[in-house]
Amino acid sequence: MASVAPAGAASFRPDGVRMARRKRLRLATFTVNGIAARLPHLLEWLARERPDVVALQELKAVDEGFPAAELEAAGYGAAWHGQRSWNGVALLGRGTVPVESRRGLPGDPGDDQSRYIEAAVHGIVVAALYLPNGNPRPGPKFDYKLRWMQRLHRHARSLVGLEHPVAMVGDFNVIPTDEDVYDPKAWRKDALIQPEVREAWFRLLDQGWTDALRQVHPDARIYTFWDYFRQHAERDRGLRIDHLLLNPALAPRLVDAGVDRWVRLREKASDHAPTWVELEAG
DNA sequence: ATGGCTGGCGACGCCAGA
Repeated sequence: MASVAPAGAASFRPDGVRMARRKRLRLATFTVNGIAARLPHLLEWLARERPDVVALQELKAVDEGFPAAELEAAGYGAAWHGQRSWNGVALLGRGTVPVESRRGLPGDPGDDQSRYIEAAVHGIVVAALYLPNGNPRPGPKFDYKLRWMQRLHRHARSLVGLEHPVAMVGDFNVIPTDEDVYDPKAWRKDALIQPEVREAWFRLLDQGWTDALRQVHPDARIYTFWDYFRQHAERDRGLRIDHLLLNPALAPRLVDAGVDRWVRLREKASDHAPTWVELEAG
């Protein structure tokens, strides 16, 4: 498997053959909270779960700091958009190099934060996005979050109706409902739960996007983030804020979805866990 | 009501995260 891969695109061929024979395709999003600090976890998770497409958020690294060689040795091609200290997004393809179609969310030429990248991977147009946190509220950061959601709404409208399969995935920093947080009262003042943020979320869904985790698990308590305080990960006191949205051309292929919580329970873990969907082959 | 923890930066404490 991964250990056979030397440098160069041709090295991807063995994994590509395996891909072609697999009936299903796994698409995952993982908000890593520092790609340099999290590389051992990322490589362990890739080897164990073998996702075919991966969106990464919160790289916290400049472009030159992205571990492209290590990921290629693990069997993954990549497209990435880094930034010093904060933000940063990437897309990985197992046995293939993502074909980048866009970096940066349109609608504000003055926005220099690396929060959006889009590429074709394994026959799907995938957007990896890192929506602004928005705290503290009120203030300029919350205003920036709302404007960013407006821009996302406009751009998503150009993607949702395509006949081609499209997925928008990543850290949305939105708690959609009170079923998506261990204690709504504890978060009532937070930017992630505000009514206008939730309204923007559901306006986005109303374009025709499927919230894959909720589609598969309508009533379950599902979390993708647990903060570092008070042993919240061990006690499963979390939030559902990492999401996978599928357009109507892709949603009928959805067969399963879940969260790899074991990654969050590792020592020195990110505060987010990988979240995934399983799709029938196109 | 508050602060608890973590990574990056760059030089020990501060910013930002959610």
